[in-house]
Amino acid sequence: MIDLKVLRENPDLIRSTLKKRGVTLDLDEMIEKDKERRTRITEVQELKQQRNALSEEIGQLKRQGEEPAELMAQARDLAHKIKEKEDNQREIEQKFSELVQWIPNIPHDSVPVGTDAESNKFVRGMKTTPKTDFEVLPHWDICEALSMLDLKRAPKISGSRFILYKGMGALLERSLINFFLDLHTTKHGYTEIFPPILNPTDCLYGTGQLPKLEADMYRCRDDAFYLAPTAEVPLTNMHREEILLEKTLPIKYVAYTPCFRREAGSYGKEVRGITRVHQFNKVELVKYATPEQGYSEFEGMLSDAEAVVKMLELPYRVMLLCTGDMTFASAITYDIEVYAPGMDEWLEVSSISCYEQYQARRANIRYRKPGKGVDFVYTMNGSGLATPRTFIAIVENYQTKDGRIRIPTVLQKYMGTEYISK
RNA sequence: GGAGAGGUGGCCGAGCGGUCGAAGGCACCCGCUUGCUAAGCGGUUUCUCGUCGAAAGAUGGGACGGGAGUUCGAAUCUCCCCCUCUCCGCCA
Repeated sequence: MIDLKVLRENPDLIRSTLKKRGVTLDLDEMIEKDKERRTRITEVQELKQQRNALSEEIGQLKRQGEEPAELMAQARDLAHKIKEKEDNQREIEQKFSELVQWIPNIPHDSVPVGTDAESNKFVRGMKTTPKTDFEVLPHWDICEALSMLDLKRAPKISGSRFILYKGMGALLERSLINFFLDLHTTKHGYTEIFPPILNPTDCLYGTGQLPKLEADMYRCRDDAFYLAPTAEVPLTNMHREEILLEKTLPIKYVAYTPCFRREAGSYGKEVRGITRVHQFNKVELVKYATPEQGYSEFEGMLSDAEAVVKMLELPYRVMLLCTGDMTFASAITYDIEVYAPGMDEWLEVSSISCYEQYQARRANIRYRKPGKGVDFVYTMNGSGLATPRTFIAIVENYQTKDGRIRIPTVLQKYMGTEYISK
């Protein structure tokens, strides 16, 4: 949720935001609705003020033993009028808030303007793709050969775009999750959370998946739950409707969860292998911070995620996403991409976003500044990391000429071996 | 799933139709005092939405789990829902 003051006082800022993001919304309608809404509020308030004065008077007379029938009749009339006006006002309020939910966050000044990934900006890391001295197999081939994935049987259970890990593949997956969690809890100071991942509508509005991404999520038929598309949802909603103490900030959480995405509209893209799937594992980082702490904590989160690819010794680069490639609620997003030589592609393994106060406004997450009132917190999150593509990168980068896979040093203690072979 | 108890400010906790935005405590902030790692005393401080104002602030509405209702008037009464606790049942 944007700050409504901006809508009133500086609508051009929002207009330029919409333009930068390539979003079309009827802003004038919203501004109009907002005005109407405030007029109605004032009307209702005036009536209530009258009623309160009358009630007060009646109360006093009654205490003196009188029975002010006429005043009471007057008050009754007022009460009817109030009810009518109030119903109407609530309706307008409702419509307005539905409209306003569609306004995306205002991008940070450093975010490049553009319509798609072409305009993303290289920040650091590897500039060119590394060369290998032999033909590297794409992950689907090497993993079949080493019985790490069962690409034939996954569809039998759940359909296309589901992963069935097997044997050393399953162990590698589990090892990655454990390595990520251990690193962030012991080295980076995050508190581990293992949250529920069936989340109600309110939570998805809170983090900004709804209303926009409705079609991209799985929904339960008999209960009002969505399957969380990311642990960001439970982790960020943990403190919804709370006023936190300033001294408790920043709060840093890490959680492993499976993530569920319908990937509606992506048919035909990236069909081969396990780059784009309906269910995947991810270790997610979430922070709550004060606005002052905000951007340094955000940079810290980026380096926490970056530490993972560094330790895995994968070729990677950090990209700053342009306005058109960023999600709706984000003010700024970095992607970490790793290179997969078998596919000859850069794969996004982490997306680190700062929402400033956008999510906090929606989920009503505030903090108290001692002696200086309350304000919304900054929220941010980042993958640290998502497994399928990390898995791909390992399998493709660590292939040996003789068809084995060497295990990255940091994973060896989790895997109990140095190589995966037939 | 059944029975009972309960959900009040940042936290704990009183209140059970009008004088209650809510005693008291903790915490916070501001003073003062004392001066063996810190304590004592006094004071302040709920949140939210309108309106006016550059702001400080002024003024009004609302909020006691959520929603509906009764009433001139609801934290207090009624109904529905949610959640927590205790007991029983069922069950991975």
